[in-house]
Amino acid sequence: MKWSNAFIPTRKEVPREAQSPSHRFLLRAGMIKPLSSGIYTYLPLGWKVLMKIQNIIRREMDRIGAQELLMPALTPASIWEETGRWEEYGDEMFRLTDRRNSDMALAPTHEEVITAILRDEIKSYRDLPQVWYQIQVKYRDEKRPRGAVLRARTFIMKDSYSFDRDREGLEISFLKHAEAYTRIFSSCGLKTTVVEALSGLMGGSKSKEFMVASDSGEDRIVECLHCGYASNIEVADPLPSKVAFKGGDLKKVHTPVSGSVKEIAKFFNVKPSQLMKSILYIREKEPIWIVIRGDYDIDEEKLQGIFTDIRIASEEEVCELVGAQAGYVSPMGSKYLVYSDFSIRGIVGLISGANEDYYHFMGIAPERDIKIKDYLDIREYREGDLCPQCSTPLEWKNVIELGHIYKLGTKYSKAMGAFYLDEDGKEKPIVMGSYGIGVERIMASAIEQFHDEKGIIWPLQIAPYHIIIINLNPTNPEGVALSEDLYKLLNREYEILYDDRDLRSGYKFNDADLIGIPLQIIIGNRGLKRGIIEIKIRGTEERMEVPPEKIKEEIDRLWKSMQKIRLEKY
RNA sequence: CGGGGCGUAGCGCAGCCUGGUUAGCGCGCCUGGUUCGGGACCAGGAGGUCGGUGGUUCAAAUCCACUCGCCCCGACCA
Repeated sequence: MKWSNAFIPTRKEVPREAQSPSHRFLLRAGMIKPLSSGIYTYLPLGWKVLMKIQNIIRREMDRIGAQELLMPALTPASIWEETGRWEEYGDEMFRLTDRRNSDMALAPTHEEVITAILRDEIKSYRDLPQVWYQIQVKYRDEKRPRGAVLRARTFIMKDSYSFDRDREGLEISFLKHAEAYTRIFSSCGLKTTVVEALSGLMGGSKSKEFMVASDSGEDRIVECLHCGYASNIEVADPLPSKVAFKGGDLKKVHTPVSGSVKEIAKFFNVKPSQLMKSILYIREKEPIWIVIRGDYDIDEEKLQGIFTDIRIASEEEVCELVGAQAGYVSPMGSKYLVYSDFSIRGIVGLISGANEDYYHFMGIAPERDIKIKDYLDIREYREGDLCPQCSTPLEWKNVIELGHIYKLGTKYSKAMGAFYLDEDGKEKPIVMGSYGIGVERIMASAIEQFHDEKGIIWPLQIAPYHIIIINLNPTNPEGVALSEDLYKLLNREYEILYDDRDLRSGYKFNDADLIGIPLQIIIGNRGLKRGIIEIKIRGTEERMEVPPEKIKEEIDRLWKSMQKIRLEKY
């Protein structure tokens, strides 16, 4: 493609709201154009990348025997009513009515549609297993679209669905997908981590997510570098960090400072973890104590989940019920029920309020000194927490969710009547799995992982073009002839963008760096005088000078070695 | 849904607080010329319902009310 004929509207500036690298560069490189909140057009350069990603997906899905089809995006309410998701999906579903006033929805996902096909067509165990997939635009009225294509209201999803006779079959389909996904993401040049995840609205049992590390990611995961445990923080169950203090007798100490954890720890010259935070809550009008280690905070959501009707006691209530200000109280000698977070279990030598203003106890051994009704997991997880499998400190990462695979089981087949007859003549529900990939998220993640201050550095496999030929002097006949020849020669084997525009060199260099084509061939008067052409590798910024007749050879060599480096990397 | 911010030329922004001629600047665009290896320079030019509606006023981009849209943070969701 000659750039002079191409539509690649690059920009020097973008709105200051565009924060993340992928958001900024997608706009600046002329790859996407916003139409409305969370709704984007993919311009030619962006679409080329997305097509390449889709083709990698197709190749790997086909490899596991999946069959591509295409379902409608516009769907009748009736199928959603069958599974109850017409209600469940709430405001996130785009809804409309047709001219006969029938309720319709733009599909946010396709379990219902595919199950409607399944129940009519698959009647025998002989027809199973099956895997069907599509690459299609999904519609979700997100509360808050963000990061350009990272969370959009219309987006391209590869969704596949597996149908099996039983759980064992599902297990195989699930594993096949997991393998295909790993290959897809690594083929796109991305390193992913597979984590345990929440299945939420999809239903079904365990699900796994494929995550790529990025500061712009909306999810957080924890990962154990020792045993390989990895989980979305939403379903993780890390252990509190370990502490040990010297035990001893209970001692009341005058503490003439404010009762905050920070101040008290400073006063005793100990770490916050040696304190026991004692907080009075009102549960169904009854006061109860919640205790937690001083370096942790209580996760109010977890608390709500356990006790339902619970709120923190006001300052006045604490004074009235305990007889001291909030910073100087504890369950020591108190008649109210005490619940403790696991972070307190088994430790001694703690400090907490003495239930008298400006006094604290030290040397508290909760199991000796307090009647604890129950231990609960109510702490807010934090960095430093330990692996639940091997007690190694966990790594915390921000990530982008690229793929999510679910074992649906029989939720949809039972609700919508998708049954088959088994060998024994018995009617059984088809066991389903559902598997999604966010296509644009792969593109955005690649930019997040591979860019510098100048622009994008595309992984070879999804780069919109392989090589950009930059002719710096479109007015010099010698340079033009050479550029045209090279373009024709290389275009047979490579995808070439030929920058033949009559612009200043700086402009063209910056554009080339911005759009991130892996190899740059630079033809200019300076080189021509010396009989050489320059090749620059985008990313490493490595440059080499090659005589024109050796260019093809050198490009072939470079391309092969760059492919190899990519393979070795992941 | 809560909090914050923004809407002025294709893009990025100033002007608004303290109302007052033809509403500015940079980039981009068009014409001519000089330049030509990291986003040039000179000269000329085109391009604006100041998001919308209503109000206050002799006078509104500027003040007030309502409204629409967009962005960021959080909550929510996956």
